[in-house]
Amino acid sequence: MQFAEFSHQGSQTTSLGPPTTSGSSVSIKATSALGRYNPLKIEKKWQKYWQGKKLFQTKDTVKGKENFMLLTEFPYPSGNLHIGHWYAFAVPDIFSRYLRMRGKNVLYPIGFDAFGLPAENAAIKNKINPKKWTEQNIAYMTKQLQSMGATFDWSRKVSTIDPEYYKWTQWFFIQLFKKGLAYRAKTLVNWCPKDKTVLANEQVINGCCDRCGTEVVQKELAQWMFKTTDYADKLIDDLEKLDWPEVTKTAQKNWVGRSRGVEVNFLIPNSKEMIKVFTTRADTLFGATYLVLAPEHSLVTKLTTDDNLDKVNKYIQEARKKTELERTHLDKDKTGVFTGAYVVNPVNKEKIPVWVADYVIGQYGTGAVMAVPAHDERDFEFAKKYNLPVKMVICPNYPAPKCPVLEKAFTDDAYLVDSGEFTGMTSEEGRNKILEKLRKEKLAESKINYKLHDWVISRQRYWGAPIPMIHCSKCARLPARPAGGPDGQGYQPVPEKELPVKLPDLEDFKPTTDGRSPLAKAKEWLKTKCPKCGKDAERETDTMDTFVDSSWYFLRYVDPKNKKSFADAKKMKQWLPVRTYVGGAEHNTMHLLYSRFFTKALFDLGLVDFNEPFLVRRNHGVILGPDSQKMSKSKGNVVDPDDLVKKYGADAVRMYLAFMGPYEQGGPWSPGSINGVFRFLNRVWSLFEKTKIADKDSELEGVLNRSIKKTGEDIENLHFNTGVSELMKLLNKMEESGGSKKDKIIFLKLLAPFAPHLAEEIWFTLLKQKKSIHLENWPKYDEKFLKQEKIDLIIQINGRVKGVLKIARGVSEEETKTMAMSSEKVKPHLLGKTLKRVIFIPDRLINLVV
RNA sequence: GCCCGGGUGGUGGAAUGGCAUACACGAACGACUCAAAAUCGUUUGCCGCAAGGCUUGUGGGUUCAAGUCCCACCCCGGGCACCA
Repeated sequence: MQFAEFSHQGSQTTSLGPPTTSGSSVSIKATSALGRYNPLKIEKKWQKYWQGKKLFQTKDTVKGKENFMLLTEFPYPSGNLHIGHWYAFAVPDIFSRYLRMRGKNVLYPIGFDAFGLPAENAAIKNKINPKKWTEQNIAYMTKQLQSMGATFDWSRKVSTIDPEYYKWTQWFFIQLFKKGLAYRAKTLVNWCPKDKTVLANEQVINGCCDRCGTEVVQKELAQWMFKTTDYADKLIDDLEKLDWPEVTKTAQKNWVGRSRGVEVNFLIPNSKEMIKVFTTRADTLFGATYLVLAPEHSLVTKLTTDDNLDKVNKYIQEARKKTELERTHLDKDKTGVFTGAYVVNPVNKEKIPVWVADYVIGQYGTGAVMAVPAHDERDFEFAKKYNLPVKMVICPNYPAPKCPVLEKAFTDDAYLVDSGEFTGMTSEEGRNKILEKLRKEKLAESKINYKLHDWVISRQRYWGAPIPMIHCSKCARLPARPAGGPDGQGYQPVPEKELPVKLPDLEDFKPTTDGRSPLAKAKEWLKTKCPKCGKDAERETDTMDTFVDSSWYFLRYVDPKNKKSFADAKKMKQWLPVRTYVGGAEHNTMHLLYSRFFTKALFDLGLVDFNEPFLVRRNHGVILGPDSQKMSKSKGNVVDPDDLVKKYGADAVRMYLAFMGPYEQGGPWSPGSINGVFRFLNRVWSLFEKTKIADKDSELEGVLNRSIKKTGEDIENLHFNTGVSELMKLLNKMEESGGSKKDKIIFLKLLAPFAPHLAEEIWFTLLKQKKSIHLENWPKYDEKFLKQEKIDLIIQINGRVKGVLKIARGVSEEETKTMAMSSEKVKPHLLGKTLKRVIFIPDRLINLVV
């Protein structure tokens, strides 16, 4: 390869400061091949060039190259890119470019998650149609995204509002419906009174709407749901094979909330009925002194004695009025009422009273619990308040039990006491034996419970993919099939050849007050024929939760224009599952759980051949405002990336974001600190521009080889901050020594993923290259040179540092010891002492113990 | 309450059990300039004139050697939470 000689001109009047917008008086004289570093000019130029050459359009296969999909969470088209988008997309782009240089066929896709409430609310506020509003935003944000200079493959862009996209969202719904995995049922659901729609459990944060913060209320409504609970076990167990952050895994485990225990039957005297309770502590059964029903429990009214009926009814009504927030978060002070009824404790046949209290959750387990005040904090509190007996049956010491008077519940496992034939057993043993005995009497069965609920996907809002179902009132009158069955309650799927069910254009798309979706206002659209009986029928008017759209978008990137299928099977095999997925931790229990469920369901339907969508997951942090607060317009602490790009250029912005701290951590934006990176880029520029270099031998081989290794490893581990600092160190060294031509070329290649435009400019303009630096291979390092570096070997006396030896690697212990002991700094410390021990760590230190 | 992270200079942060404070930011001083900006150079953990001593949230421990490992505690961030 031939390189142009580096030119150098003596006097420079060029300012390397940020180009000011206020028409500075500095005279600029371009005096070299490069001229002044003007990021704006060169960045636009190279972005155009890359686009024109289709440099980042990814082929399905390239001979000899391994496919690698690097996925980031596609953005919601809110209208403007904020600095967080740059963090989410521009920083992983460093990894994308690095992977290319390492010979991978990289797909770094982009798209828009464009349906959803915020768009609709913004459209209402701005009195504009959501479609128009969203499309404008997509167009604008596309331009902004392109200014990053990222390696997105725009030819594979996906948008969830494209009918060709949501056709498949609907198609998937129908496949799930046919399998019984999508069903309609009347249950207690979360209702946001402000957004006037139902929300999934995952979208309720501390009892409030995830979108608008309004307190959520419980309503009993018929809704479409996905049977996520069918996959509860797999959603936990399969986490094991994934390389995901521990936080995400535990969040998902907690969310699914698997708990193994026993379901115990408490018989009602003189009745065929019984009350089932779930417990994980069957060992405490002898200590059950009362039983509690949730207010929603079906047996409450039946059991309540006449003289208690008024009181109980009043209590239930009060409980109903409470919001989820009040009941589960604020109202920890427990209340309840006695029903007048008794049940029989199966282990000792004792009659215990039945209470109703809203600290018991109707939706979990059986909606009833046995109360063991001595060994459960909640029961203890309740028993104290209502003067119910506390009976201690687990004791920390046995034999010779000296059970203390309880001031609070004793909840640990220990030894059973006062428990009949089970007395003296450990908790573990007691649980097993008691279950064994009760099982024989058909009074108990082992049972696993989950906190996970089925995913409510119906939304009573306009801006979403219509649920592709048809309701026929005639067919509904036919004998009902079991709930959740394929065509229960008179609903038929839209015939697949009629997909997509297009979202109708509506003048008035605002949410209604009666809880029905605004789609009901599209009178013509609503009318259709029943696919089963052919009579007049109506379309379903609910739309799907946007999280359905985003549960499968990564599949579409593989084959975005396919009209016959959501994606071609062969192409899926080439690209999926996703190798690395980078995104925000806020999706731990939403998007990531939904996508996993969706993938597992598609796997069971035989539509994909993998049951986990994302092999490696990495979370990134959040960029806060300079005041360490979450950025928001109202706080006035928003950092605008466009302004920064104008001032410093895209290279500086992306590189600073990479440098500012550990990527998984994020942190506050520090307005001044970007100067450091900007200065660094200017110094790189100067190094190439100003210094004249003979093609001399490198003096930097040790440092250089270490940098190749370290920078590469740092990028692979997403430790971008230390990667940048390594390049800064290398530049410092090169400025000292000048560096050979070869060194500089290597340096430029290491820099290329971080500052792609600047690297490209120098590569073409100064080094007169004809092909993009981004098509180059990542430099190789040579272990041999790593060993050549001189090292500082530390001399310690009794573990305290006393001196340093500057020596080559690989010096023997004997030699080092001799050198150390004869060192002027060390000698005085050894006077009159005997050497007891020598600890020698090769190439690191020698510690003389005296 | 339970489960994860984390606590290191004025600031962001670095450190396979082996020189704590790399790399930056900021600051001070100097050079260039009539001047300023930019740039370049020097200094910059704390105490001390110095020799030297002290220092990774606190207190113990293991080790020749601890920011790193163990025990107890304090504080901050996040997740779950009346889930029986």
